[in-house]
Amino acid sequence: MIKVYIVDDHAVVIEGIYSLLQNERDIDIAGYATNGSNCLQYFTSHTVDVILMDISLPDLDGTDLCKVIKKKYPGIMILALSTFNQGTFIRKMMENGASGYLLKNASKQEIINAIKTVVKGKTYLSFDAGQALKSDTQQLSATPALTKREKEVLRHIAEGSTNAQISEKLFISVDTVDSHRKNLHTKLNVKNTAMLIRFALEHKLV
Amino acid sequence: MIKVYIVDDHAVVIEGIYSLLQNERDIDIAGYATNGSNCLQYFTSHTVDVILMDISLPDLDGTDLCKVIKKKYPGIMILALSTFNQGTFIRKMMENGASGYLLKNASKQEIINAIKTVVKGKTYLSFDAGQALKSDTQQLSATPALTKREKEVLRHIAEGSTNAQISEKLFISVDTVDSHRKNLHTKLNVKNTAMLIRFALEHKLV
DNA sequence: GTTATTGTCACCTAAACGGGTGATTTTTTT
DNA sequence: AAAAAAATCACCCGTTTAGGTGACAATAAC
Repeated sequence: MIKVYIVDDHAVVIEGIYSLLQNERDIDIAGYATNGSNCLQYFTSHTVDVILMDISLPDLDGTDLCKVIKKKYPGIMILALSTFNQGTFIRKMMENGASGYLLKNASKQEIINAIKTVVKGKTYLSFDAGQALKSDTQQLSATPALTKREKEVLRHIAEGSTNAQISEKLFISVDTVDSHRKNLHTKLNVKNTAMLIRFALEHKLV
Repeated sequence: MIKVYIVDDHAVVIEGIYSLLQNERDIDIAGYATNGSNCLQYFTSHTVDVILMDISLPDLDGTDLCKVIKKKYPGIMILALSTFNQGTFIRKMMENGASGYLLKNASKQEIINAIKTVVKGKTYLSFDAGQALKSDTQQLSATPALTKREKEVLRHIAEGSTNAQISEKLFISVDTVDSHRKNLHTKLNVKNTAMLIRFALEHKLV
């Protein structure tokens, strides 16, 4: 008997999963939460085998919740659940310890398969999610990897800070900020701030 | 007896609505489709009172489907259904003839209320959706109307052109381009190109 | 037909950015 | 431990943008 817990803020999704899984003899839905804190609350006194977790929650990010849960209760397997077929989120969930990823348009059989797969300690990625991951990786490889500092500077630029302001915030020289900025230009193949910000926003770098 | 039809590509959502509404004595779920063409196919030989329609469908946009259905079958009331609490989508659905808008985190009672409201020909907007509409309107009115020329200049800036390049393309003086640019800054309350482009992209002005 | 808006242009000054080169230290990888 | 990558700083020079003020013609709104 696999105990499953659901974290999702959409009533219909919870109902849907209940309905889909209620006739499954070897799966038992232990409960659900519609936000992160209720979920954490629940696990102070209970445990389950698998959590189906939405990435977008009202109080905190699913990726963060995932990290917390896996740190406290490494034995619980987490299956991310989302309508967003976005490589970035998938990767982040996986980095934070999720065992797999299901899209909400998954069929009943796919959901059951996924649960049974991750409970064994294996990884389950739905086909679409796998695709998203792949295409996203290609996208990223087309986007030369930016360093931590470069991304940080980029974020500040996007906020409208000037090099001088950024240098104050990061406790580094204006010339250094300027260096990072110029490296961003070179790496992303842009010529000015307008193109830089546009690229950053369109590629969700900020 | 209100006949309801569901269009959503997420199995769990369909299941969830079924589950939530199956005990309602005056509501009958006539069927469902997981994409737009199946939906259109269905209505060539059937009819219902209300359609619960997702805005994001695999084959065509929910807003478009809404428009088509309302044109062919004006008597069918459409309730938009979405996870996105976005004013833009709501407005578009309403413009295309939807009778209301429900977020997927709506409670059972709210869904029932909504169905019973729109079947009477009234409009139902969930609280959150109403908020989104309102805040979005405020946002739009907070965005001072840009003139034709200003938008044109803005588009060129977003493409990475400098004032000089824009002046050549528009056959006007650099100073004029600069004027427009400064007016954009004033109107949109930004201080530099980074903020300008970010604002423009986030408000879909380009 | 008068008023308001839009589009046009000019000039001034200062601040910010863009492009290049080169160098040192710290951190990470191998 | 050696090599590679990342982060730091500096200086030069020209271009571009930002901010301000003022002015005039063409259009649109009243």
